[in-house]
Amino acid sequence: MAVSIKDVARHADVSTTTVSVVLNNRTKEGRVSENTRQKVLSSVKKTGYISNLYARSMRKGSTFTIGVIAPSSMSYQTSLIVKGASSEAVKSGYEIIVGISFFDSDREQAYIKNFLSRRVDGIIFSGHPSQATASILKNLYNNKFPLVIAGSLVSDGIDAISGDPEMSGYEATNHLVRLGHKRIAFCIGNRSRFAVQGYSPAGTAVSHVEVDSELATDVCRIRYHGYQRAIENSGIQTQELCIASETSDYEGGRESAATILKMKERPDGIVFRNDEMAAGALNFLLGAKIRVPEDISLVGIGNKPLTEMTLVPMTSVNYPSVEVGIKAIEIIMKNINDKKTKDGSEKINGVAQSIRLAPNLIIRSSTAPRK
Amino acid sequence: MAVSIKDVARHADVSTTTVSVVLNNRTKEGRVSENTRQKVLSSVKKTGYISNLYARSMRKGSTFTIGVIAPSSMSYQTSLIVKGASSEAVKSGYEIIVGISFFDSDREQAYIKNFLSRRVDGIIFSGHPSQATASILKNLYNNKFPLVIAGSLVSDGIDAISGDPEMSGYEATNHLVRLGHKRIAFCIGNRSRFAVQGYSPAGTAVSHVEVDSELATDVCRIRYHGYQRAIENSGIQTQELCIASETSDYEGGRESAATILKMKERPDGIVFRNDEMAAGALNFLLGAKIRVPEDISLVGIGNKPLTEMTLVPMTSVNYPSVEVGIKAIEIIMKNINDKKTKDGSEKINGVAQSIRLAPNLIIRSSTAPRK
DNA sequence: ATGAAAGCGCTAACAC
DNA sequence: GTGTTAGCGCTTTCAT
Repeated sequence: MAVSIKDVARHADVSTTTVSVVLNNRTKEGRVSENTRQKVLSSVKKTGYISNLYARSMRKGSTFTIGVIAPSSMSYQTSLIVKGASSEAVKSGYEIIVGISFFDSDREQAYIKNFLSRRVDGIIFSGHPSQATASILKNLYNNKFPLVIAGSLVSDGIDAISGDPEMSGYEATNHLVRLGHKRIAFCIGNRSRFAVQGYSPAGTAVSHVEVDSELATDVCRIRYHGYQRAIENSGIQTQELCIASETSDYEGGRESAATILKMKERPDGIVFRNDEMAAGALNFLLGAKIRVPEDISLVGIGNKPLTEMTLVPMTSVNYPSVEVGIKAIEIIMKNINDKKTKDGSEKINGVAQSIRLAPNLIIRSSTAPRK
Repeated sequence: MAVSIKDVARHADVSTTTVSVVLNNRTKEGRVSENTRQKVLSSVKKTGYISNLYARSMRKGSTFTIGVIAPSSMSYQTSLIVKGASSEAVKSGYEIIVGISFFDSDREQAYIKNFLSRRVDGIIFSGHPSQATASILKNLYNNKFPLVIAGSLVSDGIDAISGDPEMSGYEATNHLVRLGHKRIAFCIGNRSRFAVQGYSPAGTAVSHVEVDSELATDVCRIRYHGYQRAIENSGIQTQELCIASETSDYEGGRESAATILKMKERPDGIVFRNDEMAAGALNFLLGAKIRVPEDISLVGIGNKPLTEMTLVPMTSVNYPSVEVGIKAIEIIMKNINDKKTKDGSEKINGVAQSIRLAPNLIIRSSTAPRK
């Protein structure tokens, strides 16, 4: 067993009370002489005592721990959110514990239980909770448990913080508009999920994709709304150009580029649902002797590291993940403090807030003014 | 305050002991009638009771938690190690908590203390500890605290688990040898750290790099040893070809490729210290109208996602990160169990073990037989 | 200025 | 079968 406060007390020949008082710097309140203080401190050093956080927690009613549930440890975005959350939490003396759910509903719920069993002071749920998980979260939230959903748009009455996908789509598209491009396409990726009304067979372009209300919360769909708004505002283009593909990854990007090359009126600017697709399209176009950005400008969304490692470094819209993590902790902290102050007797805020952080465009070499 | 075992006991009109026994499934030992069992279980449901892990820990002397200290949440390798560790730990009913040190020595030590304060049952230190941190770790280890260093080679008397960088270099090089290449170079990256004896001015190749014993533990240097061994075994090449560059990233790869293009006798195969460099070189070569793999074959090390997203998908040596994470937990678990059994009275193993997991080559399109 | 004692939530030894 | 009690390491009245 590790050395306890008792051992220190014995070693310093004082009571455990005195040790506790010294260690919690409550010396001022007319307690503990400088002499005993030093004696205790030296004993702490000598014995190598490290306080037991959880024994303390049991008295204090707080573990100074925030639980983060994330779908995947490998996602760039998740990493940054955790990074932001961790660094922000440390400032208030809190620590983060992370559970990876691997997109599994059961694991999500297991972690919620696990975290509650660990008496975390709050939970950040990163990503999209499953239906079942969402209802559990909702319940927690209604019971005033400090909770925030980060990086998802389907927060349904729970405090949420995320990037603004509408603005991402808008910024990316508007960048091309300002560069003077006249025909701008949006590669929306995965056909089966997105091309609902304006369904398109493999490898063809659809001119207009109806918004399916059921999927209206989907991030990518909202990015597409941003594209639509930018196109409308520009007045340069009467028709939207939405390219679907089998997948939403590197291969889907290649497929989309192939589709575009077959078009009679070829776009001079393309916005992609994500960076992987943009990279795939870039490589396909280069392989087909199309110059980027001279012939076609490309914009990705996500600003992942790979945007700097493509043959032509890619312009991309940055998702403010670190800031999302920071903001998530801020919200949690506010809730924790409100709970302490108001004793949970009063509804903190009446209604759940959903904050969306603005993205910012990172201009690299895959975009240029229209010739 | 959350609902406690007392509340459940009151609700079910039994003692806390009975509740505890039911909850820990110790019903068999002739205790608790099926009737009360059901009564308790139903009360647990009704009250929404979730046990307090740490109150239990205080009695059991175990928190069922392993602390992982990692330098960066964003590294691909780190993510995979955490993933492996997490999934393996769950099998034994343990949970992972992760601290990110951001390569800062103070943070490393703060997390060690924090984890000890949280009474974790073991610590996995991922990456290279700083000098100061290493001595603290050593101290912990000597005191029989379950500890393992993952992914680093400078373990200095502490149990360690990592990939085998010598084999990585060997496998990458030998792949080119088997393909019939006759002149194989190794791009070692950062000049200032590696080209010690055979120092090379910017943009020039050095024929032979002496091993600086001080840096002999460096991962990259050891990869280079693997290269050397493969070259020696092959008998095809009398001279090693080591290319240094300013940096070890994408740009360094471009610089290395430029160096190679200036050489009189151009290599027909190149091994890179990492994937980023390989990607940079690939793009530089393609830009200079050199064909890959027809003119030159390239091999990366790391098998990062970007290897699949380059214009020519890259052959690369896979680092078994997930397995490292799994193995790390296995070692920790063994130590924990040994400690319980032998009561810490006996030195577990006498000497620290350092396990190196074999990498495996992933063949893509950047390598081909010599023409 | 210091200590004794109670209690946070839980489990285990020991009654009954 | 079930309950009483002590104690894990800590903080906090309340005495002294």
